[in-house]
Amino acid sequence: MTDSGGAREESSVAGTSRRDAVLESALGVFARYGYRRTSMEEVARTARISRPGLYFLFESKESLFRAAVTQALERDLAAAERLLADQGTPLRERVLGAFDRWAGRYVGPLSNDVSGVIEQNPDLLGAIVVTAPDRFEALVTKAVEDGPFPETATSVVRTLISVSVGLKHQVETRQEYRDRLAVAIDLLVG
Amino acid sequence: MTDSGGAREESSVAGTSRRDAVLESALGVFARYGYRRTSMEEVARTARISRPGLYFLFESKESLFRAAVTQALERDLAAAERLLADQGTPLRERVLGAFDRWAGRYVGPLSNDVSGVIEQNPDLLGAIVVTAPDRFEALVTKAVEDGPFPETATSVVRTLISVSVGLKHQVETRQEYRDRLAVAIDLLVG
DNA sequence: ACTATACAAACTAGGCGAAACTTGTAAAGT
DNA sequence: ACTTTACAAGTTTCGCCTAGTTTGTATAGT
Repeated sequence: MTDSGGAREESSVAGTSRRDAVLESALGVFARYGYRRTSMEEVARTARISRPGLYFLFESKESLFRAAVTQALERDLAAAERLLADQGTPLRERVLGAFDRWAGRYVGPLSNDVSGVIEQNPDLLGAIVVTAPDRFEALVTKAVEDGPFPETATSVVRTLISVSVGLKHQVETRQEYRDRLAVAIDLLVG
Repeated sequence: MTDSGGAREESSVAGTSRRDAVLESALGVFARYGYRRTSMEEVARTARISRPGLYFLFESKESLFRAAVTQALERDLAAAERLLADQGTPLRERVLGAFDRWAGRYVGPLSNDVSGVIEQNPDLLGAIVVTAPDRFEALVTKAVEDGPFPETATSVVRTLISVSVGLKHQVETRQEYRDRLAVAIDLLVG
């Protein structure tokens, strides 16, 4: 458990480090092939880095996976928060945008493998995967409470989340997901 | 394709034949162990019939499975229809009852295997599994159209079906499924 | 309208060793 | 702050085989 938690700063642009770039491409590979079937070799090749170099950045395959998932979750959560906060657009559209961003990535092809790893390592990677959906729910609920029916916000958002989960199993394309979720939002968010 | 389609009548009580009883217990076994891992031997034993006798009733394992699934679907559809037609109880409760009956069986442990067989034999067993959900949707939509907002009935029911699918993946118990679906129905069905 | 017994053909499971691949680390280099 | 090359230990995959199970049918019986 060394993984680097200390201060590391130099090279590249302000907020985005080399590390972050590797994390991003690694997530793409994990999402495409699943955790078990992606090798560090493949991740390294995709990130245009050597495999030992990858081990220099991340202690192990597991810690790399954990970091990649965590980063994606945090980023999508932040994006959802930003979309929801924009008072310029109507509530319905803000909520739709937040779900689209959140579910598009989090419930995507990645989720199968995330849940697979969770089942086998309940302790590892566990915290973020449980808390992130809760945080998303809280965010959306807060936004809906500023709408016309604050008292039903909790139920409405819970129901919308169920719709979102269901749609992921029913539809083929992201566009269809958006369209049908928009209908549900129109019905549920006054 | 012999399977018996002609006129067969005698023994046992009016509507329920020996065949039906075998079908019912066969469904239980299939639901418990999945299609591949249940043997005709096991089905025969559970139905208290000899294995050759089972082959006398059903041409093959596949046709038995198809018949069992079809029977269950038709029965649950009929039950949903009956529940929805009862003008004595409020619309909300009728809709909840219909979903509970429908999703409880159809989306239950059986569904994994049904979809598995569908994937491998798209033609066989295909028709009923596609049409039955459509028929269920039509049934509920018709009932909701008699409610206060007939013009949104189609969207409302589609959304409720998504909620139902989502809940199946979110909740652990049938009771929790009922409770949360009831909340959604209250929000969506005026 | 079945039961009991039996059988061929097909499929499935389990074992097992060899080959291939993967992880994680080391060492030397730039 | 990495790269290249190299390597041990572990895991996965593969091919092949054998043994066991399962399907579907037949035959004789009640």
